[in-house]
Formats: sequence, C-alpha cells, structure tokens
Amino acid sequence: MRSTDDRSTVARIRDAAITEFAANGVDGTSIRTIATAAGVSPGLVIHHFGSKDELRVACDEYVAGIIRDVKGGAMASGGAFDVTAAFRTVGEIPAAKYLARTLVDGSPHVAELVDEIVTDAMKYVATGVETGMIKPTEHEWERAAILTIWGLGSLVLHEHLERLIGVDITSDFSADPKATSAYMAPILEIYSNGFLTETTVQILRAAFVDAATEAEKEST
Amino acid sequence: MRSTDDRSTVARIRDAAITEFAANGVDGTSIRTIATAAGVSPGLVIHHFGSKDELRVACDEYVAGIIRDVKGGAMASGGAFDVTAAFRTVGEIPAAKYLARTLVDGSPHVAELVDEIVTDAMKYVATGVETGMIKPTEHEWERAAILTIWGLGSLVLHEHLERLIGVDITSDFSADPKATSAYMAPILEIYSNGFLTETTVQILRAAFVDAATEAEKEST
DNA sequence: TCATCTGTTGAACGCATGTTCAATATTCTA
DNA sequence: TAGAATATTGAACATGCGTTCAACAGATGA
Repeated sequence: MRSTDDRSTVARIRDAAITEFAANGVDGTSIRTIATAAGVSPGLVIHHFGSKDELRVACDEYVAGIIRDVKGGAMASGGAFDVTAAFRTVGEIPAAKYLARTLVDGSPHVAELVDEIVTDAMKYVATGVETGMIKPTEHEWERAAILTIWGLGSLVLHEHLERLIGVDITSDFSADPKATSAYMAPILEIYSNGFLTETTVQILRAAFVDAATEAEKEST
Repeated sequence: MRSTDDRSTVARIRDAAITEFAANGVDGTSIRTIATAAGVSPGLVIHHFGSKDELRVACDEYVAGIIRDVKGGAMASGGAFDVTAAFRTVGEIPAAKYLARTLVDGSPHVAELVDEIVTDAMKYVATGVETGMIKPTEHEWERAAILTIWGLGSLVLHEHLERLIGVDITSDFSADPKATSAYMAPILEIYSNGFLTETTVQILRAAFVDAATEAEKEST
C-alpha cells in the first residue's frame, strides 16, 4: 500500500503541512507551498485530503494524537504539571510549535485537547495531594486549569520567552544547564513558595476576593 | 478638519481595524472589511495609511500607547503583577483583545512592548521586595519575565480559559464575584504559597536544576 | 493481455485580495 | 469668490489563492 520509501505520500504531505503551518500559520501557508515542501503537485494535496480545511483538521488530529502519546509517557516522569516538558523529552515532529500556533485560532480539536490536558492534570494533582507531594486547595479544577494555561501560554509565547531569558521551550534545552536554571529555577521557586508575602496576599485578597467569599459555595 | 461627527475619519478607520484585527486576525481581515466597518471606501484606507501593513503598524503603535497609559495608571493600584488586570480596570477591552492576537505573530512593536512590561515589572517587584511585600529571589529578571509571560499567555488563551473556568479575562469581570474568586483565588494561592510541597521541590530541583547550580554565576 | 483502479500531474478557472488611479466632492486659503 | 489642496469614491488591475479537471502513469486482478 506504500512505496519502498520512508513514509507514504500522504504522511509526507501531512508532515510538510504541520511544519509549514507551525512556521507560518495556517493562513500564511498556501497549498502550493505544502505541495512543494512535500515534493508533490498541488492537486495531489487536495486529492488526498479533500480541501485545505480538511488537511488542517487531519493535522490537528495527528498532532493531538502525538501529544496524547507523549503525555501518557510523561505522566509517570513527574513533569506532568508542565505540559511543555513532555515535548522536550521527546524528539517529535514540530508538534510543539504546531500546537503553539493553533492554540490561538480556535479549532475544536485543539479545544478538546486542552480540556483533556486539564482533566489529566486534575487527576495527577489529586494523586499528588493524596501522596503529600502537592498542597490541597479549595479550587482544584480552577487551579489545574490556570496551571495548564500558564504552561500552554508560555508555549504560545515561546518567542518572547526566548528573547527575554534566552530559553526556547519548544526545543530540548536539557543539554544547556544555564537555560535549565533560568527557566526551571524561578518556576520551581514560585511553585513551591510563591512570591508574595502574607501581608500582600491579605491586601490583595481583600481587594479582589472579599465580596465573593460567601458566594463560593458551588464550583464546577 | 473634521466633520461634525465623533472621531476623525482616520481614527474611525484605525479603530475599526483594531476591532477587526482583534476579532479575526490580521490575515483574516480584508481592507474591504475594515473600510465597510468604518463606513468608508477601500481606497481611502490605503490613501490614509499607505498599505495594509502600515495600517497594522499604526494599530500596533496606537494600542501600545494605550497600554503604556493604562499600565502607568495601574502601577500604583497594586495590580501590576498581573498585566491583564490593567485592562479590566480601564475600559480598553479592544486593546486587550488586539494584544492577545498580535502577541503571537511577532511584530517588532509588540516585542518592544513586552520588553517594557517586563522591565516595569522588575522595577515594581524590586520595590515590593524592599517594602517586604514580595519575597526576594536570585533570579529577579527571569522571575519577572515568567510572571509576565504567564499573564500575557493567559490573555492570549483567554478563550480557553473562559471555556475552562467561565471567566473572560478580556472583559471586566469585577462585577461577577464568582468569576473573581474562580480566577483570582487560585492565583493568589499559588502566588503566596505555591502548590508543591518541599519534598516535591527537592526531587524536581535535583532532576532539573542540579547539574546547573555551579554554572549559575552570571544571570542577565 | 486487457480492463480497471488508484496515484499523480499541471494547466486552467473563479474568486478574493491589496493596490492603483482617474474622477469627483469637500475643505482650506488668500 | 477663485483656486489649490485635500478627502473620498469606485471601478479597474494584477496577483495569489483554493480548487477543478482532463489526462497520463503504473499497479492490480482476471
């Protein structure tokens, strides 16, 4: 069903599309560009995927699959509270950069994937609370959601982060110890001790949460 | 120099462009759409701004100006560690949505603005450390950068955040106490106490930072 | 061997886009 | 008020896009 080559033609087109979409966005990538990158004709892209939109959906699903695999493998390694860590440990297709692009332009598949990630994070955190590795909270779901959004948001803004602290979190920087400490050390600091003193929190809580405390009976 | 209407034509075009760019992205917005929204002809848009790209730059600069103003005003109010809070307190919602869109597609003006925000955050944090409101750290710049990225990343992913916890942080949710507690309470919790226990941090620090500790002499 | 089907091509079509331009309306200046 | 400068229009143009389609190549199966 395929030639003696590396990947099948369909796979080559899909991979080229993922790379181009990740680099220049969906709107910024033409079918002709993808076809050239895959070494085929524009017509063949349509023939195999039906339309640019369906190609994009295929990419979404494929990348989502990769991420699910990677995430499953990383769950046990202890890095599950930082989604981006999972990508760095594996040398996958530019799935991380693709996700960083598509997280913003609202595909339903990506939304589904984000929901899954948060759900998994919740489970992971719940286990961590039981084993005494993670502090309990009244807002489990919201905390998991916010931590996930922070991780994914950092992924989306990886270019800014790289410019700011010299670490590209879409690549595997475990080889560079200076980068590891620049990125991981402050995060671990905040994740364990925070950065606001008790006085400050009381002031801020009074300002923001105070009127809401009695309405806090039902969460989601 | 202008009609008896509200704003000048140039301002009306610029504002329409900001709104449309924010809603559908730069690539997803045609000059004709902007012209229609502003109630003018396509040719006039080009006549006033030269090209779509120059119009986009004008929007970048204008929004950056708004944000600088808003930020200056919010510095004193205590919400400076959360950039998005500044937008909500002022009524500059389209600016927030515009920033959320353009943070991803790498305009130099936005990069400049992000750098400014981090620099300001650093100053603010340094002051907070002196007055005992913020805990000191060895990685001041990196911590300020990461906190800023978390805030901006949440802004960029506001649609996901809204789907996840029901709070739209690009709108003023101060009227809704439940939303305030869903969003602010977990953040304040993490910002003050973190969520990892000391045991966990030691394990993670050993795994990620250990080999880097001696190379940690110079930061930025 | 012949017919059939799938993989593949590349020219062509229709459309939306950014931009140009000559023409017209309006405002400003003196 | 006359003339110049500016604001504004809308048709037209060139380009690049997603997609279609007739044609061909190569494999498959009877």
